[in-house]
Amino acid sequence: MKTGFGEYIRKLRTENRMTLTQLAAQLELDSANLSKIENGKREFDEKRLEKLATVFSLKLDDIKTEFFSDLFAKKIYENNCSMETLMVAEEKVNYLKSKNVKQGEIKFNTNE
Amino acid sequence: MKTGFGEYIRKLRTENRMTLTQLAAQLELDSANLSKIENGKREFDEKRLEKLATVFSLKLDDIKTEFFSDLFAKKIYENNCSMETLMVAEEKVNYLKSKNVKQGEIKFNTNE
DNA sequence: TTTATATTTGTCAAATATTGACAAGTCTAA
DNA sequence: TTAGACTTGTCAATATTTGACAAATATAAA
Repeated sequence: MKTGFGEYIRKLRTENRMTLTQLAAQLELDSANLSKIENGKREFDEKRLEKLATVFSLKLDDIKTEFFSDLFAKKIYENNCSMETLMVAEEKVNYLKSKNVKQGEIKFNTNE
Repeated sequence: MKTGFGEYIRKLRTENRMTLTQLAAQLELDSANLSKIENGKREFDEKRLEKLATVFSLKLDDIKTEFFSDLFAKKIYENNCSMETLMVAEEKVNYLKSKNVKQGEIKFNTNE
């Protein structure tokens, strides 16, 4: 298994036989910086997730899953959080979804 | 249910009958800024989690769970991530734990 | 009402963090 | 060697966060 979004990108890139320079160009960043990203020395910018999906013809959803799960895992590991944190997070997401409008739906102003 | 670390702090504060000024002093911040935090207009600084635990005699672990679960839930909600993200994150944490040293343990240099 | 205290909001400069860019280095394969 | 791929260090430009203060608005007691 691989954690680390950098490793994920590197895998995609090498599988597709691209150089750092080639991929960096498509992502509109410096190849030196892409190198750092792949080696975990810089963060990949959230704003480029779409471009990444496009370059490799992947579903944005899958890339987001990879990206954010990584982010969360790292935080939990670094801060020595209990695994419960993830369960509680799940509850909270469900709460947010029920409380607020789901995309496209009309919001009735239900009490609070 | 409440998401929002701000609401959580406010609950603690009011239950303990403290004013913004009193709590802010203990947390070493401006009461105006604490107000913003409680109202979700600023983020609570991770570095103050310990102080918060101390003030209310709570277990730091519980506060961290609250804090990070909130953070994750918000990100997932805002970015419309799939719920799978949390499952994947869990796997990754387990991977990180097995791969790296758990606190205090000796690390054997197992393969890769 | 007036007064005192609590809370909220706006703003801004200082402190921090992130990013883009470039130079110079290593590594590898021909 | 040379060329291309990759890595590393640095630094200014940008962006974000923070601390601080003033001013506005509650809230509640006298």
